[in-house]
Amino acid sequence: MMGRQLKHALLADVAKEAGVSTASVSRVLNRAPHVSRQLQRRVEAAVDKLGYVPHGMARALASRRIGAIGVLIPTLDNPIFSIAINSLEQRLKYHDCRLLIATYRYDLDDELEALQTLIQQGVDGMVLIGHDHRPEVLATLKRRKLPFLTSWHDIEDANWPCVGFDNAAPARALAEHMLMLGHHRLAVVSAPVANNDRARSRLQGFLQAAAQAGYPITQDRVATVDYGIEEGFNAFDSLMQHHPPPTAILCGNDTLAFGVMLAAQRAGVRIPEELSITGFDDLPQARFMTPALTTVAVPAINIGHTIADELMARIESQVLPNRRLLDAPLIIRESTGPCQPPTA
Amino acid sequence: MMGRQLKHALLADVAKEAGVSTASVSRVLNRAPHVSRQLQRRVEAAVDKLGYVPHGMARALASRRIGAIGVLIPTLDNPIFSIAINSLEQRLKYHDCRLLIATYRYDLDDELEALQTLIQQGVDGMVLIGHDHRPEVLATLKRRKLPFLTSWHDIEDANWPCVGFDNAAPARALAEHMLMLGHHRLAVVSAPVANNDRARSRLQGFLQAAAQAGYPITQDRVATVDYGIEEGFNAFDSLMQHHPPPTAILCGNDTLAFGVMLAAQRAGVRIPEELSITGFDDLPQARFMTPALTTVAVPAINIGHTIADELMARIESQVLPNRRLLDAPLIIRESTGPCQPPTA
DNA sequence: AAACTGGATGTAAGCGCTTACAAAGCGATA
DNA sequence: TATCGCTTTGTAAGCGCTTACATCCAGTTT
Repeated sequence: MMGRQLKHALLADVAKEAGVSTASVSRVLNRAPHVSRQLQRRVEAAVDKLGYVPHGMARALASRRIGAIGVLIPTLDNPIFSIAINSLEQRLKYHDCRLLIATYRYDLDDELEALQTLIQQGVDGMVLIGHDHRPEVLATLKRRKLPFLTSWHDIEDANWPCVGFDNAAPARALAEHMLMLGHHRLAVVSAPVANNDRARSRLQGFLQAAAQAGYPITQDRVATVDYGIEEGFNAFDSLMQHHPPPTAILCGNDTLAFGVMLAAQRAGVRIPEELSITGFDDLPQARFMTPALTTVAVPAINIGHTIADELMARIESQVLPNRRLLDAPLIIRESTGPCQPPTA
Repeated sequence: MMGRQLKHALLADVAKEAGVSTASVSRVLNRAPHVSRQLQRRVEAAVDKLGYVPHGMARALASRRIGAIGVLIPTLDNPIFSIAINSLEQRLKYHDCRLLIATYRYDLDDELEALQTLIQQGVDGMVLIGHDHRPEVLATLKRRKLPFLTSWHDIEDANWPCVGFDNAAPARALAEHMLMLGHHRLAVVSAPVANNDRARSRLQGFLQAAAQAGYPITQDRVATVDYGIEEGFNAFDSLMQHHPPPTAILCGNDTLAFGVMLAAQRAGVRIPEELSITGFDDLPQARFMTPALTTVAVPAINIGHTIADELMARIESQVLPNRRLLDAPLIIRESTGPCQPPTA
């Protein structure tokens, strides 16, 4: 009767099986240079025979890299983030690297705490969203000399390397497009801007363009609501109560825009004849709405992909430009049209 | 001139600072029993003074638990999964546990590979979706004696402990509801059923109910398409080509239903007068569509929460029932109505 | 007073790898 | 042939914790 192999094979077992030293096994496993074909073959045979799987933690402790990066995301509820994460994860796999995700629901103190936790886990690098953070975040990152990258913004700041995109410019373009179509009574549905530079940039883009054109958007025409389709839905009502009502509503993101659009449909308001609506993100369904949503295509997939590559490069101490901007083009669709004041 | 503290404080430094042994420090840190108030205070003071942060990896290696569980998800693209993950992560935080996520895009070989990777990372437990897996998955889990949980299905199988819900019954109920409203020409848009027991159960629920009522759904009235709003959008066209066209379309999930619904709107087909549509998931926007979508409320948030609690309990070797079923109630809304054959 | 508790603390042996350094092998050079 | 320079392999010292076991020291018990 054979004794079953109760414990898993260790690196030392492989070494014994192959008749070589543990260092050699380790070298083969880590594709170190100066390894003879013969050694490699013997070790690989032993690994196969014993079904050896390296112990990630021990490897991490000894080599002081864990093979995983941490990501701090406001929330996974927002599909645009899930899409980026998905893309990031796919690409990291290619770099043989894992992902540790933590969310902080836009609470910067939570973010700091989550960062500590991830660092304690030993992540090799970090990805953060936006430019608004507690100062301790930067201090911690610097102290640990941890490679990191921020995203979703375009702020040039030597302290905060970034792979992002401009939020303000497309927002401005969106508003200008409305203005050009003859809309002079603009309203905005914005996400809360505290602790959220992206929302702030977008809002300012809207406000700036309108003011510049001589049709400033007054404070009472800006609805600030939390993220969610329901929130957008409700914002529609409060915004349309004004007399005269806005002829165009600029939304801080697609989900809010969906809410506004669905509320408009529910209220029997025709889009874009009576009301133009714009979003920001270009979620997959934006182009399938009736009417299709005019929005800004946030390059979520490209961001995930690029972050993976750039962060891995930084972890390997390569020097890269401090900032990398991706394109976030305007997507003009059917939810916006010429201003047609009601025949009255 | 003071020497700057270049390296981070280690547990040994804390011990020295507090004038106690490393074991005592470790005990205080891990809230072990038999620790005097005095010792605790001295150690905590030293920890604060040195700004000591434990090294997660070393701790993991020595104690052979990492403080993180792994989750294998088909894709994060699907909001219903993001919602569950989000909820899971929130609740795990409460248990002082982290999350490692890997996706496999419904490729079961990828799933197995991702599992190996997560195990190698040393996860303390695993969460899998569904009941369809490579046999090696179970073998690996068993061999490592790794606590795990499956979800999103309701299959009673001693090998696969599960926190899930019944897919077939609500699907059957949905179809029966259609039948009851007088619909006899049913069509289905289903996700691919290979390697996906959930999609299979839902499809069979639809088929079974229809057949039982004497109005079987023929093969050509079942469109099998990948996940995505665009896929649903396109499925509408192919399904409506039939003569006579279906009066109700049952969709395997909400996203497909949204696609179908938006395509119908685009085609000028009135819902539910000319066509009833059902979904499955109850995504946040389902109730805001016009018309609001009839669907099944998948308890994603509750699942995330419950999985966190049950898996932590299993990791602590508590004995729990093998299966835990959550409610997935029918949500009848406006997208379904009595069959009104065109006046012809 | 001796023997016996049991709680509080210390000692030191790992956990399973990586890697600096040492050593060995081997052809080329002088 | 002795020396040098390379590549290939081995030895063993950690990485920073946890924890089994030993020890010490009251407070009881007989």
